[in-house]
Amino acid sequence: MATIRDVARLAGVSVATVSRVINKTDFVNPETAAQVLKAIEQLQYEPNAVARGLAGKKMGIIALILPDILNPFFPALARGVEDEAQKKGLTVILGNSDDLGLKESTYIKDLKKKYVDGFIFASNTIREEDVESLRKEGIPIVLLDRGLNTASCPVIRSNNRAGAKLAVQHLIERGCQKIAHIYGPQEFITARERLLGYEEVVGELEGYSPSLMVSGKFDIESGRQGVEHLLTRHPQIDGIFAGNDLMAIGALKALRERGILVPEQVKVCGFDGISLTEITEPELTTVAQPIYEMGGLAARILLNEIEGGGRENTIIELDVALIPRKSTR
Amino acid sequence: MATIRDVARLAGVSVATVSRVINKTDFVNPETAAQVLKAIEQLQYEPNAVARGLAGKKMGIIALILPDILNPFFPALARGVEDEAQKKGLTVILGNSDDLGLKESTYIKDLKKKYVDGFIFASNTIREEDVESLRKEGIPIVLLDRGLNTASCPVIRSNNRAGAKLAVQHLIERGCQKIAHIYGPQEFITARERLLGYEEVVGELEGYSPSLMVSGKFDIESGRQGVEHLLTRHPQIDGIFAGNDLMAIGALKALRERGILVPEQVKVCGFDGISLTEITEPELTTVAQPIYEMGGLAARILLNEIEGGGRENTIIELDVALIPRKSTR
DNA sequence: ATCACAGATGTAACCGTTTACATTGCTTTC
DNA sequence: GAAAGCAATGTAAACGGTTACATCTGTGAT
Repeated sequence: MATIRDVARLAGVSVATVSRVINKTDFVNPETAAQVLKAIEQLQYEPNAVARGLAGKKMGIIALILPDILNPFFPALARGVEDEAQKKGLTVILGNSDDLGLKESTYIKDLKKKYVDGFIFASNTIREEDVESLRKEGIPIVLLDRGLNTASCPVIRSNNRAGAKLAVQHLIERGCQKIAHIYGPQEFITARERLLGYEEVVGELEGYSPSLMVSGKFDIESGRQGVEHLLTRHPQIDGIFAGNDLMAIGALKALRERGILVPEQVKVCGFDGISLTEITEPELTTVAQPIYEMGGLAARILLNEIEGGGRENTIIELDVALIPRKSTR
Repeated sequence: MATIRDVARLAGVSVATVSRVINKTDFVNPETAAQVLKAIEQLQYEPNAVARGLAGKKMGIIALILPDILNPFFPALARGVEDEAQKKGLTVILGNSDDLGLKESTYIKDLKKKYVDGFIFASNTIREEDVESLRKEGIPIVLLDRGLNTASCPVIRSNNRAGAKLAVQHLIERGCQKIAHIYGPQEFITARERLLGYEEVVGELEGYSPSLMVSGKFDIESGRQGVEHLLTRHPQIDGIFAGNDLMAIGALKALRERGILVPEQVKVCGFDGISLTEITEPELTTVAQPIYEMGGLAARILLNEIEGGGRENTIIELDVALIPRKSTR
């Protein structure tokens, strides 16, 4: 591989001039520039990213840390991030944190050493101190679905509350009168907000009881268990709003096992809009987040910060959309 | 951040000695080493990975290039790779190639500049020349599911042929007599092998006709279309072996739409063992590949090559396992 | 006493960029 | 006609490690 010095030699200029031509960082006589360009072409020269990284403390890499790529929510997010990064010539490092603060801290420590340009965290466990320390060192970071209103960095999330209300209202419109909710872990702000949205709408219904809410863990199995608990307490429920699609799928399974027809006897609505909802039987009504777009947006905001742009610390709340399908027909 | 020179100064030794202590690359007097360690501790020193990378041409990063993380096959693979890499202190760059040779070449070009330690390609489109050029430059590479018997590098795949035979035999055991096959794109060796396995078993059956094979594209929609074609030609089929799980899911959908009962009237078997097969209705019988383990294995082999180990160019064929579920009961 | 050699460490070049500062040659200004 | 200013480019010091080679000491062999 040719180096910048080879180019300089061939073009009969100094390395500084070559660097200037490459980066357009300073004025260079057009004729000289042409010479340099010719030499670059001739030698098939490509700047070495690591040397650049060392000099500039930026490797042209962004880190995407998410709980688990196996969770069907995250591939779309990752793809959104990657496509956007790719467009701008950056690459993406992927890390699975399993929602473990320790793993996240480890990633931060390791990746700082590698001069990654910035971080995107889809995480509920990230520590405020970690965020702070990154900020202090001038390393941009974007958070997804994170609580802190005291945001010291940009946060992107969906309008979970409004989405939950959409879901419940939809169930009501479809004739449900006794609507249960399987909520997710309350340390996740998404789960809390969805629960609040549910309560807000359903609280006014007659015959409503707090025991219509059962907890789940955002996975299939707990959705199934949630339904079992619910049915023993409230055999007469006719609508279930699950805190996410996975739990809704679990709910579907449990209902089927018990011979309860969906949507005839009980209607089910999920949340997230992952692609799995299209392959269940019946297909699942859900409140869709623009997952792919969220990833793209996160990347764009991060890149903007990397390029020295905004330091806005905005909280961006994206709209969600109800997708009616067979499970609530 | 402290540098190696800070450590050297504090410990009263030269940077070379510090480097030796850190890397255990040479003998150092235990007392001196202790001094150095103390200084490291005191300064909270951590070697800069980029500087290291520049000097050693290795950034401690491996690249995983796959067609599309949105395809439910790949998250498990990615997770397998990441977990293994993580264990050895490496990080993973993720790239989506969309099975486009051009994108792959671009990744190679970009990532070479970043001194990634090695590549894992889950790809059918990678060009032989690209493989060669990497090899020539001494950059290790591992291929998944790639054809070339002229392997100039390690290749990992499942025993697709044997798996297909398992599937068809299973259908026969369950009483199927007219077994169709929806095969995947024949440029994929996996698809070819599975087709061969199918033919091998089914060719001996009486009433077998080549028109029982229809092509698909390894996605849900083409599985559905495949079934539609099949049913017009052969209304009496009672078993379908799909070339992968996604097409099997499409098949399930199409059958349901037509009111054909699975498994009562037609039994369906997929291939891959992705987690989606557990949430369909009925749950899908499939030939499972050890996807997560394949990822882990690929990473391990790659790391071994990176550390200067084998240059074995083995083709490793992993066993698959039939998982009988409701769709063939 | 001398030589060879091994143990322990230091020196400085190198990896391939970026960039602050210096230099050079002209033009402009009073 | 000297001072000032600007355009264009060069020089060399970073960035933070690794490592080939040099150096110095002490030891056993001859």
